[in-house]
Amino acid sequence: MSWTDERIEKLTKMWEGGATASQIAEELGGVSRNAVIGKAHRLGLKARPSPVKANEKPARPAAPKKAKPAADSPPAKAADAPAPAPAPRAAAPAPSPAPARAAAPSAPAAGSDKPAGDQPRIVSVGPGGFLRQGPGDQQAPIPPAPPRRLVPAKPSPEIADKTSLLDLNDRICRWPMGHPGEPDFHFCGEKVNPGFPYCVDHCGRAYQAQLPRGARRPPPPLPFGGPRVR
DNA sequence: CCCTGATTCGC
DNA sequence: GCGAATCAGG
Repeated sequence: MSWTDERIEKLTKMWEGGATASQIAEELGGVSRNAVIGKAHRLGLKARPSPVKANEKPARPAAPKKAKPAADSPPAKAADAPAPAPAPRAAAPAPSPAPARAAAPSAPAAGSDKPAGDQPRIVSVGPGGFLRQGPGDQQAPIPPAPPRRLVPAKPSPEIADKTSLLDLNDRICRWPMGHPGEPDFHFCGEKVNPGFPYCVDHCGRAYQAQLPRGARRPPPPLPFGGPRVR
């Protein structure tokens, strides 16, 4: 495989998103973990917590790795450089004043409680899942938020309390968020609209109400945000 | 052992 | 530029 712009973009995104090289390689397909790492470095976007880079050692004699063909430098043993003492490394070890973990880690993205406030007052859920609203609550049935990829809150690439496949049951919304196989893929997890596999909100997406002729919504958002080639 | 990223080096 | 081989830490 070759590194097309798309693949590079994906690599970059996932890498910066915190996905491991293995995950990226698997997602991209046709490349090895090493290829991903190599490419990432060539792209100049390394810098990521490496398990093997805990501390920086002053001396790094680890050089004689592949000493096979090249007739290495001759025995420079004799009168040679006296090997000066380890040069003064990082002067300031930077005591790092306790980075203090992120203040609010858990972002209760799913406001499951009563949104009684700004949202339109939902009178009931009609057949087909469309929402019935009070006469004065006229509003677009579908909020301007298609089931696009859900970006992990902010810091953690992994979603703390995401609803995984294993967490699915009859009572929680199965609406997929993100793309399968990607680190942030999960399910809505809201309580379902009784009688439907999705929550009230997503029923509104899954079951498009047949609007009165005339005003028809053009884009029918599908789960998974559209077809995906793999 | 498994995993991880980093690095080297022949191609 | 690419990536397998290798290294090295968890």
